[in-house]
Amino acid sequence: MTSGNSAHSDPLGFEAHDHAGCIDTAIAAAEAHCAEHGLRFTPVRRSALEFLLREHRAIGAYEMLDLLRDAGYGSQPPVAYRALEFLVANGFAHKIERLNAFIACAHPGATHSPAFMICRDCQSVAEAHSSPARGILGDAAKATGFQIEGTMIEAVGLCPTCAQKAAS
Amino acid sequence: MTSGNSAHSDPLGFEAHDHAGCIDTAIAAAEAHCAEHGLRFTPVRRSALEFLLREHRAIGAYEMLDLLRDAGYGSQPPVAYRALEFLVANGFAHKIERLNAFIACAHPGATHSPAFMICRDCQSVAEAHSSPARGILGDAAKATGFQIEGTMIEAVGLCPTCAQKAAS
DNA sequence: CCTGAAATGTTATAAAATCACATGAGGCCC
DNA sequence: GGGCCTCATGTGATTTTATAACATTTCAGG
Ligand SMILES: [Zn+2]
Ligand SMILES: [Zn+2]
Ligand SMILES: [Zn+2]
Ligand SMILES: [Zn+2]
Repeated sequence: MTSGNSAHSDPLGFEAHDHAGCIDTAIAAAEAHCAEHGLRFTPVRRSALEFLLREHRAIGAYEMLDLLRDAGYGSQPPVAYRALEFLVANGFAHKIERLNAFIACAHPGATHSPAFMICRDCQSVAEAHSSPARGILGDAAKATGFQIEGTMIEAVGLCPTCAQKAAS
Repeated sequence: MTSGNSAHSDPLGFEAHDHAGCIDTAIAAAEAHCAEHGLRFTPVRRSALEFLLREHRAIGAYEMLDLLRDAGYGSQPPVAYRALEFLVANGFAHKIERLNAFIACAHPGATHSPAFMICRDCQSVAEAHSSPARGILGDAAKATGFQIEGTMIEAVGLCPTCAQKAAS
């Protein structure tokens, strides 16, 4: 899309991590959350979350649709959009507005308003924690009387790997 | 789009302001900036900015296209997208990712990375100032080695007017 | 004037998201 | 278990948003 896409291997926090374990952990967390809140963690929804976790990068709705179709589910856009909507609504995944894409939550369990760092070169995305009503937005909201219900904070730039590549 | 759209009259900062004067001021500022930097502030671009300033709210690309076509310019999408691209690139306008729409900059002149508060009820948008590398993002970037090139910070919620309406 | 770079206009197409409606699977009461 | 209601799924069609590709025009600089 941009230029040199060479998708390196650790998009989560731009650093190595226990990728094998984090899938099981996240799925288990989602399962528990759904059981506790009377939500239906159906096969499509589970599969969608598994794909997000396995890929470990931002996935477009239509790319997800391909994956779901290949897995034997429906083949029309709403299939993907509905599964993703469920995952986002329950905090299992996030939408990256800048990319029109979705990514599994890197900090499952905790209620949080995430902040993302998006590499414009390799498209990797890192998720940082954020406080909903802090920083510039909290101040501005307080000053004007705006009631914040949700925030989206995204930074575009170069991840450590790509920055190093660019410098050389 | 959502539900009760009653677009109140002061979307800028959720408060009254000298709307008549701010158009001329902003246009003049843009004109000066372009003259100084050797940019061509062409009729379409000027018209597009005037529309954004006059409407004083987030405008979709296709809505802008309608306005431009009615004003005698081209009638195809690239006409609007190119004008808006120019305005955004030079800081005269911003794109609200959450709305897929554009809005005139409320703080022309100053180089800044804006933060927006978007009312989910009346769609009004307020622009607050922000420092590129401060707050949660700056910390996270420093910790991971991410080089921030641009940020987008948007909050969705209720503006003071709509919050009051909802409370009653 | 000549010329090259930037801007405009148009056709066509791609990408992203939603609408509308039929069918199917579960939970619940009896 | 059978009836019933709700939510989830599947599909076709459409809308909305955005870009590609290319011909033509405009304009500053020489
Ligand atoms: Zn998260
Ligand atoms: Zn990178
Ligand atoms: Zn601004
Ligand atoms: Zn409002």
